Amino acid sequence: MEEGIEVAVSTVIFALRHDSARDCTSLWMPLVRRVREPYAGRWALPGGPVRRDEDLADTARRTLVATTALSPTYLEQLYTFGRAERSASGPRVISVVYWALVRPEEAERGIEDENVAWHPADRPPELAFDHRTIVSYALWRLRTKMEYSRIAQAFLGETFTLAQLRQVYEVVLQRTLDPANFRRQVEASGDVEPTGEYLVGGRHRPPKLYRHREANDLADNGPLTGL
Amino acid sequence: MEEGIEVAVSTVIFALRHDSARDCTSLWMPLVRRVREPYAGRWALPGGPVRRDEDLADTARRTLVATTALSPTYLEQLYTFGRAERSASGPRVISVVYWALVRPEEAERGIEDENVAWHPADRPPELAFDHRTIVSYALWRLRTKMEYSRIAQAFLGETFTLAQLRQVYEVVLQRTLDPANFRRQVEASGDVEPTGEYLVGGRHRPPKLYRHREANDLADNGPLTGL
DNA sequence: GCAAAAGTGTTATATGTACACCCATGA
DNA sequence: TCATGGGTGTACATATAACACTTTTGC
Repeated sequence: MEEGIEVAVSTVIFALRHDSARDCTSLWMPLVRRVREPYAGRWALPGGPVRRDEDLADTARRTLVATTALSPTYLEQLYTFGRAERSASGPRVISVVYWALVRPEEAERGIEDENVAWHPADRPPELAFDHRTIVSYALWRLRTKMEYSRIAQAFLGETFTLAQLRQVYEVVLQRTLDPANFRRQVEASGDVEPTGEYLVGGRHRPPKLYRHREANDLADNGPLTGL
Repeated sequence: MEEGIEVAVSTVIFALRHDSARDCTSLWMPLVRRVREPYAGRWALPGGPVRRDEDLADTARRTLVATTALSPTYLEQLYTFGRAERSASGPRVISVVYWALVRPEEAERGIEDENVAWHPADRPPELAFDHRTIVSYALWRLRTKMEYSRIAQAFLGETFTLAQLRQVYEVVLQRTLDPANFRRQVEASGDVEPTGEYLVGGRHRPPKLYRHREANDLADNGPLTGL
């Protein structure tokens, strides 16, 4: 009865990447260049229409892999944008937006060409549709959620040092943290456990390696755990 | 291209109501009885399909008024449910779910008949579709958000006493709060200001009346404020 | 040995919690 | 005057933040 409404899924993907030009690590996200009108040539969030028999999160994962060849360590629904006058022309599109976190190794492997490229999350180029608002909301959610959950670990690999984990917080929250207090907080939280190994090859005293506690999830989504 | 997908909006509406049978105040929500298959006769969340030229939040407000005659003091998007095998039969439906808070006076005025009735939020009857999951998630979000925002005020009228505000917290969070500490916390937060008036007619010492601070919103939704 | 990061200890401050106590009103 | 909720004061526990200090490595 309500023909002319399309449902699509877009995903804001975050990764920590080293900016060799400025010699600092910061938040980046992959964008794809639109090849069709409206907004042809503009950068946009990766995504695509929902298939008839596909769960929304699966659409997010599929389009994410199809456009960027990335596989996320964390994926969560962000918000559904559906303003009536949202797209300048064409049929009305309702966008269910997800946000995802990927590890640095993944971020290196990902496709990158004329039509897929990484951009700074806090200073994106001109974007199609209302994607600029979406990106800043995703960034806000990432920063907010970082304070009370363990999602920072999704940016890291199997094992990591506390300095690496701390750097994730520092880069995302854009402020320095006291190493001593950070250590105590993390150790007291029980979110990580020492592997017994040490990271060798560094320039200084070898730090302990830690791993994620398998027991608990990266974030508490209440009755929606697993959805 | 993706025909056969319908978009609908449902809303979980919460209000504090006095249960005269048990002589206590608790959380209630209005439900509507389904007249059509699937799940004909079952209780369900109020809602309806999205119109072509209508924003999602407007659909929520419109269907909310149409079915229950209630006007909410707080309305926020909750989550979008779109599992492929979600409805037992018929076309695939993607539900954008909102949650709303209404004042007690509103809750008294609302429609109530054979097909629209209030139910306890924590012990709902058998519900249609996956509405049971949706309700428990909405309840979880309400309780979580209550801890770090001012939404409790959305349950109350223009002016209120601190005891009334405290009761909102106690009923929703299901635990008692120390009146002395509660007073200090609320006063320090700057979320409310005294009107200078006192509530007379009570059985005991007349308490001060307070009102909401107009300046700030009931909740901080970051870059999405106003959407 | 020196520089630098890893890791430990100590203290000040802020915040949360428990509870004793006085105040003002209706009955 | 008594019961009851309104409202204030205070002590204690815990969390946060700041920073001095020791340890262990590469060079």
